[in-house]
Amino acid sequence: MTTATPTIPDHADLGSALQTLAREFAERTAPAMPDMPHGVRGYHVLSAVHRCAHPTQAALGLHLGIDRTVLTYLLDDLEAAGLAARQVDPTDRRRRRIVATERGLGELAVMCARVREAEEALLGRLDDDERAQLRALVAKAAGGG
Amino acid sequence: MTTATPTIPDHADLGSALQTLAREFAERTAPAMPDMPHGVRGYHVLSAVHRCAHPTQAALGLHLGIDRTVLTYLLDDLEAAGLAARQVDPTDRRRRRIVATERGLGELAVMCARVREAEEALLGRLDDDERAQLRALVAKAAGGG
DNA sequence: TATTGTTATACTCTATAACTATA
DNA sequence: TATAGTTATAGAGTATAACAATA
Repeated sequence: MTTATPTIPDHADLGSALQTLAREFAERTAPAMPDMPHGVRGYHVLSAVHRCAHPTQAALGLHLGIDRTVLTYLLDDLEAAGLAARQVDPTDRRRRRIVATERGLGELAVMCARVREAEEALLGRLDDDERAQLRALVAKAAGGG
Repeated sequence: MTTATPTIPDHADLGSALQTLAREFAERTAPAMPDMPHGVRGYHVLSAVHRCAHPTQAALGLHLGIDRTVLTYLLDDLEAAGLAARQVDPTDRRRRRIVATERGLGELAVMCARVREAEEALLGRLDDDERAQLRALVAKAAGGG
């Protein structure tokens, strides 16, 4: 077997396909949130804040893969836009608990619907069953399930 | 319904989960290719070159979502490393067809195996059937199926 | 005149390090 | 001394515009 042709699979590796998909999703959902600070990224932060219930900045950064220094100015802008707020944790005054404002929740609800629409359009190659399967599998693999 | 509470789904949107997964995959597979120029990105380019069979730079950039100006220096470095080569298209001398060198194919085969290992480790939450389903669905959704 | 690819420049995003405040 | 967050600075990555070669 010393001169055997190296075997390279015909299909793309999963990582490459995931990156392509993620990029297409980000590009396609961006127009749905023209007023969101930092666009899709800001939306993901706000969405995670709502889901995680009063996360600290450290927890938020870890969950989203965002450096704490990046999260600082990201939250600065979400706060300036009146969509989120920092609250000092009474049990440890070093920590800031992040919450979505009422206005932030309203915006989030509007954008969730638009994002969902854009996502469905992007999944045009898949039928309904396949879409549900993909959502479930990705969520499970990412630890969200 | 004017005062109804906005409905925000409990689960993360698909775009966010895809981005998280793609980032984890890139981070985890990067150590498998310490000598590849531009790391995972270079690997994806080389892999696409092999799969697409003599793509032009324009086609390659479109497929991978990489700007043509970025692709130029990316290919410069792959060429300098002896992994890929540019060939002027005889039918249109403006075009450069990209090919993987023999050495590039060898490296690709080695890395494919390592990447696959790393990917399987990352899919720890999924059983074998689910992993196969995820691969098929992502490839189909991304247009690779 | 339009297109492929290159080069030069500027911009955005992200990470590294030093700092403040709490523990 | 260690940790949460901020600020300042530098670095990587990316896009915009001008250019050369070819169609």
